[in-house]
Amino acid sequence: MQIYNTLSGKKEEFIPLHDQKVGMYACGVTVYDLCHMGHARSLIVFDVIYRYLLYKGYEVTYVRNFTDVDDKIIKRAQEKKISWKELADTFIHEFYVDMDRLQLKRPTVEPRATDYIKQIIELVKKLEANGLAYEVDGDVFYRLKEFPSYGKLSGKKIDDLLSGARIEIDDRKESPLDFALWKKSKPGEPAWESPWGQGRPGWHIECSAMSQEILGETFDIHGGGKDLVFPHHENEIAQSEGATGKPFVRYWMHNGFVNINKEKMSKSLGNFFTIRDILQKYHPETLRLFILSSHYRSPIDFSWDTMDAAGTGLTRLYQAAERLQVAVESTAALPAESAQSSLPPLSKELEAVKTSFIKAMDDDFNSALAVGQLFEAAKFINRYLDIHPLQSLNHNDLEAAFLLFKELADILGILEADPTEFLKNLGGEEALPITKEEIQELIARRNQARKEKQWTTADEIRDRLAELGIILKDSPNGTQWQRKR
RNA sequence: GGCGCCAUCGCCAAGUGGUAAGGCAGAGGUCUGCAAAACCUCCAUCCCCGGUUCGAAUCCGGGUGGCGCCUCCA
Repeated sequence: MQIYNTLSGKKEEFIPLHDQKVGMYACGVTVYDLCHMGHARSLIVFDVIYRYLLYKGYEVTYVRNFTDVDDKIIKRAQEKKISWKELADTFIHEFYVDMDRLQLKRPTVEPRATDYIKQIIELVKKLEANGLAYEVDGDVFYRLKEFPSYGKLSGKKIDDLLSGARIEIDDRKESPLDFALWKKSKPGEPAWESPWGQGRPGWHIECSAMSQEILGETFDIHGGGKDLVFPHHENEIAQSEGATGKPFVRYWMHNGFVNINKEKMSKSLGNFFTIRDILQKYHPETLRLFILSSHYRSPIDFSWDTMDAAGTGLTRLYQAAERLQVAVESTAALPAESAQSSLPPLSKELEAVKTSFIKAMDDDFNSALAVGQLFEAAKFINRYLDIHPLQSLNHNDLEAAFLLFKELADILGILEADPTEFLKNLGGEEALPITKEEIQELIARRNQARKEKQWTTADEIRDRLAELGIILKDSPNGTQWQRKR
């Protein structure tokens, strides 16, 4: 398996530090607001990476943190006149609501910064002892000039950073690039007792402290959005390696941005959609498919047209899944001799698809290629079921094929719903304007009319259902219905 | 100013030396009482110029256009 490592700038063979065990840390969110599409992408991308590593048989410890104390939280809490703690708790709750709807697997550990104050203080003390930190009036800063390899992740040189610096000069710092490890608390702000007085952690230090505590001094994968490369991850390296003298992370992974009209979606630009905005209009798996249809490192331009296309594509996959599932069920009761069917097995075709799928994912998690393979599988399924009459099908083969199809989709976290149920709820969560019983009733009446060749009556009923957003599909096995897209 | 990324069919998007995956949309056909879905067929030579090579979308050089980071940000 190959992984693109930001540190080296190229794909490298993935070899975990400890045999089959993988330690993985993904930067989570700062809980002061609802998550937007940019967060969704990062979360979904790392969810799939997690799923795939598990699929490959690795024993993965996946850590994703909550930053529950920082400037933005304090500010927002003051605006809302509630405590910072209350604000953080609220948005952690909201975060889970979104994540569950997006079908994200829960990480192994989800630490909160404020639960690791002790470890953070210990880490800062260690850096101080190593001459890499200094206190000024209750604040503690990192002494960058003592960490010469600074910039190796983002490809920046300290001198260039100094000359192009756009940061405000704080003349208490020895160098403009020195960053805060520990901040003195102002009255009313969250505060913990420390050797430097009442204070709170700087932003970068929590990830160093928590990752080290949970995953050890050196671990395999650390990821996040591209915007975290500098300064966040660069600073983490300085902190962790400065404290331990050991390599911090072996594979650095960063996902590209979500853009709107080619511009980065971000809080500061205000051009963002929250996950909820999107989920109001689309099924969560449509969002997953949209995101996974591009390579994780490329920028992805958000548009409603592309979302619509993803939705149509997802429906196509579900249509194939439903057909196959129905075929599996219909063949269960067939006489035993049909199990001796000499047809070329469908499952064999899907095995070939699986091989390509795995190859794609092995190549730096190329989910876009993998998605293509899923559509390839759908085509095989449909064609097979088109060509061969039901009586000639082999139940065990179909079942194996169905499981294979689901197995691959599961790596991407899609096709998790029952196909028939999914197709009935295509439009989303809005209530149907008619009960399911009434639909069945109308279908029965229409089929009676069809039997009697009362085409006008039959078509009237179908048109009436169409107006209510219900599409009918006639087949030898009966009439299925689903929502209009 | 420094560092870096990208440019593939109407739209989205794989492909990093061997002759352009897949999805959406579109055209024709099959199936169907008519439909829906599905299947079959068709639909690009890869921003421009130059170079390397038997051979380049893929490598090198130069343009043009777009974007990102250097400040909080997934």
